[in-house]
Amino acid sequence: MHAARHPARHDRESITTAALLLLDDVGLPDLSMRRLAAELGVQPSALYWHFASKQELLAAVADRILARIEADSSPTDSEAVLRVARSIRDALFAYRDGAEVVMSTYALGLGADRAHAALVEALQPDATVDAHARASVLLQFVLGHALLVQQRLHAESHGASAPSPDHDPSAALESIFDLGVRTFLIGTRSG
Amino acid sequence: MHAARHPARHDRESITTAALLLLDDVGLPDLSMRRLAAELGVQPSALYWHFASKQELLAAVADRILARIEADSSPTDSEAVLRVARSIRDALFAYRDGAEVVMSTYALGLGADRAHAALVEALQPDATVDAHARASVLLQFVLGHALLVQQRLHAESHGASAPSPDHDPSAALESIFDLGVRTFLIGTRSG
DNA sequence: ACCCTTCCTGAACAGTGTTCACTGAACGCC
DNA sequence: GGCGTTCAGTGAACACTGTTCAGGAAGGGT
Repeated sequence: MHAARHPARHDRESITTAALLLLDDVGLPDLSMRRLAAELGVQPSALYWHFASKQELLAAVADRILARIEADSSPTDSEAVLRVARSIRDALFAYRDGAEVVMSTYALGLGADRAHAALVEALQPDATVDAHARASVLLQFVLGHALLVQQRLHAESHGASAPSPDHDPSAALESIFDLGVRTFLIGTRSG
Repeated sequence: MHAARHPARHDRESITTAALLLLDDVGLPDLSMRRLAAELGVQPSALYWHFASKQELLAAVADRILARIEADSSPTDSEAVLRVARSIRDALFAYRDGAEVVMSTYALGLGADRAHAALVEALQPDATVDAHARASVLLQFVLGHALLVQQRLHAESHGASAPSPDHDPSAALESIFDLGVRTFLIGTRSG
């Protein structure tokens, strides 16, 4: 079960992969350098040869999470934006606390640019002049939505939270997302 | 400068106030129970008589941050939604790391319901049937926007970050927000 | 005088990110 | 064959973190 003993020899890629797996197992709050090092059969300080800080490691993890967003293959029809937006959201949902990890390293740029660029491309037909700004708006909605939904899932599994008396009944979360993207699209086309 | 020595006697309100001030001074990462206790001239463990955990304290702080959103006084004209949305955003911006604090305690309900309710009311004229869902969408956008903007500010002040080569040039952030809300409104009215 | 509630002390526990002197293994080079 | 340099990791320490818990000191009520 435990990783190999002596012939460790890790690099940034393998460590990032292990971090991603551990993240999915235990969640962001329990993803510590010590735990990750133990999983790799290595002392915690060894990680600092490859990454200058935990933040830098998390940035690499965030980049890997966002690598899932597929460059939209289909021609840019009227549903292209919705497809891209869903693709970004699904990437964030693919790993536990994925949205939070991406959010926490967003300010440093990195993989979020890929998401932004994909949205800009899909928006070209509808928004000719300000596709850039509109992509930012959409990205902010997608990230906010994903973060809040994922957080509520985490809270509910951990007991504590009331079953959201007046909020969206959990099964309709998908439609909330679509409603947001579609409303934005209609507004863009009518603007 | 330091708080009073012996006649301490604190309650939830005064502690929350001190936490809010300290948050504004040092930011969320440096807002520790020990530091807050020192500011109050008290042992760290004393705080745990009033609050069961740091999370619970932060929830009270988040509630206080959101208390700034004013119940919309004006009659619900066509700009009511924009006013309410701005009011929420301004509340999040009023304190350092305000958006992050609110986000981290959002899943537990609390003050976010006030924001949601304010949006529902302002949306009534435009969205008669699904004002609830649409308010959720708007709230997710506002929170996502505020969190990302505030985080970038923090990152830029702390050096590190590239000056956002292709993103919104920082002065246009206000207009990005308005663009998002307005586009959503147009889409709602044309739906 | 007693009890009881309220508020706080002081010490400890387990865990965190990070640093730093030192140690090997593997490689090219003379 | 011996040498030095670079890569990768050890082990111990530092300065924190949130949280718990036994105990103590006030103050009011009866």
